[in-house]
Amino acid sequence: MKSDAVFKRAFNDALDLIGNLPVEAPFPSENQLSVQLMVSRTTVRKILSAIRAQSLPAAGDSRPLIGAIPRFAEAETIPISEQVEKHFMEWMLRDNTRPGTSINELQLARRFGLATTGIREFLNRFQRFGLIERRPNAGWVFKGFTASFALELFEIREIFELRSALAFAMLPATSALWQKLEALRDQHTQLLEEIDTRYHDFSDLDSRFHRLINSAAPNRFIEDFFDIITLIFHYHYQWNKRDERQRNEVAIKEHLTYIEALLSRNPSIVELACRAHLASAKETLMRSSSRKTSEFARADDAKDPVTPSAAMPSASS
Amino acid sequence: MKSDAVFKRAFNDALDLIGNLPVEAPFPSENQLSVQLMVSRTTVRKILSAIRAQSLPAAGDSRPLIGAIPRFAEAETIPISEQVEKHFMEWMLRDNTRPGTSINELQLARRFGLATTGIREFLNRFQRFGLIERRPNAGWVFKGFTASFALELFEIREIFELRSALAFAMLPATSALWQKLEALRDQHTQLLEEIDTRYHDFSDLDSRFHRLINSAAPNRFIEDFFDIITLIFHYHYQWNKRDERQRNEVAIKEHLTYIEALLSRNPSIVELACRAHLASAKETLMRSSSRKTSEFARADDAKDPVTPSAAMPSASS
DNA sequence: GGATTGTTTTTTATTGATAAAAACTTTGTT
DNA sequence: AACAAAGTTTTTATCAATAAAAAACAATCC
Repeated sequence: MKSDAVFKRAFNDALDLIGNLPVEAPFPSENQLSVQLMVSRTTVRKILSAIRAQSLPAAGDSRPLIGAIPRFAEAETIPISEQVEKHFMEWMLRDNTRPGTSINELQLARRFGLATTGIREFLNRFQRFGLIERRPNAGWVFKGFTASFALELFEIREIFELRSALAFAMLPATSALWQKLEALRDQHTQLLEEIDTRYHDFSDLDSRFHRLINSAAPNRFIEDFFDIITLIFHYHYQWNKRDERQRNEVAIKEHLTYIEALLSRNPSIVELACRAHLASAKETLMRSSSRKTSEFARADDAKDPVTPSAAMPSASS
Repeated sequence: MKSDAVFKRAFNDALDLIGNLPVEAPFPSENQLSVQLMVSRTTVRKILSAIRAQSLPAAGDSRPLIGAIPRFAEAETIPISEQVEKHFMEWMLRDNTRPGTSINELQLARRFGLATTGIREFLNRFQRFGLIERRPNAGWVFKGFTASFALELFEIREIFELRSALAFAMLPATSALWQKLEALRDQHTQLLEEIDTRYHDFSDLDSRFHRLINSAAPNRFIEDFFDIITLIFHYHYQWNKRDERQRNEVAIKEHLTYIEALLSRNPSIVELACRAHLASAKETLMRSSSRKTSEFARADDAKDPVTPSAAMPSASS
């Protein structure tokens, strides 16, 4: 049976939406709601009737009184397939899963409280991140977030980013991307000013920035690769909060230099700034994860656990 | 219920194995068979008892008479999950599926004669090849093997191959890879001599060659990317047999030049040979597929179907 | 006549059940 | 003891069933 997370999420959103409606605005039509809530009209109707059932009855069939209708808990609004990701990560983090550990579908299913099919689906999608490997008829093996994983990741990242940055610098002055770049620069300076309170917002800005650069010469394989980076960083830093503010502040400044370099359109300057930023990002990742290294044992083929238990999943995108 | 393709494949293999046993050799133990047939001992026992049941009864409990025990049909020995790949490809080829077509799990399941779960699993794995896209709660879309797909693919391929070829050229003279390279060169010359009869053998040689080069500086992301190339070429050329012999002959000669360049260890010569080979491979692919282009309509975002119906799946590795 | 609401059909997400295959444990044999 | 065979338990692959969500169709309404 399908979970009704879609309904619950949209229900909560609908309450917000209706609550914030200007007093004079007409009540939105089902179609409009369907667009705004990003669900089918079928679901909109379900929401509407749920709302009507809970608001004061027979209030003249006009706009229902939303008042104090309770929302669904956050957790209930996340579809199972996405929860698996989180669970899986926790399994690795908390249980300190080591490279070489074999993954048991049934066990995970029981632990996560869902059917094996869900696990299977997740693992199949997650496979592409290069952290697990399939053994037909014999489950999966966790390969681990080892130092070599990180090194290999960064090697490719550097190749791709350099290629895209240079392509960006060559963009004609008329390209719309220049404006977007300037907008992003402004967001960076702004974030820098409020860094003390908003430093968490960096990770989103970071991935938007790198995606913008990639869009100068779009290539689906590069974009796919960036999903891996995004995932790794997301979970890695979620696990390791040390020096977050400081770390992000440095990165923002590097981005600003990098952006200026792009705006200068001078290839060698761009290359310099880009290389500098990536080197620093790599250093940060390797350093922050290797501190814990000594605690962990090593698996056969993994001679270099870096963030042994660390980092992981997400195959949702 | 699991299919028993593993058993059937191993059963057939076992008959061959036992049939070819030297007369004096002792009958292999269950454990030995398990290793040789690459299945668990559980399956070996099942095979053994199946064989005993069919061979002349009570022949003194020693070596059973294999004689004329019938084998299982080839088709039965392929696990369902692998069949899906083939089916899916045929669906695209035969039905001339166009970019933008939406993929319906239920429909495919019915057509392929299996449960939707199998389709789902396949699609999830196949996703990474960049030819389909998921729409949560609303199925999948076939993005098509368009010209831009091919161009993007080759852009990355060139970047990766160049990087690996240069790394290879820098390998110390003591590296074992030089010998392997020489061995591969010999296989190339040999194949060239027998090209008229053995030209199909090229595709295997090709992928072994490129994998060898990559192994100079191993990187899992590059290896993963090569799976995509292998897949595309496999199916693309399986579908398009035009000029196969001629095409392969040219490629072999290019490989030989490329190999000599590597052996020379001169980076600029390597780069030249590598670029030349890739350019020619790209040209071949684009040319052979674009011939049919005119037949096909174009989908929204795909302004350039190349081998519209062509090319595809395989998420088995 | 184009948007709105009401109704029916199709498709996706998720579960639980089960045979095949693998992994583990015990027993037997030299 | 050391390996082979027999027996048991666990795990994977696969199916069929079903509620939720989407899509398609039909009836209304300014």
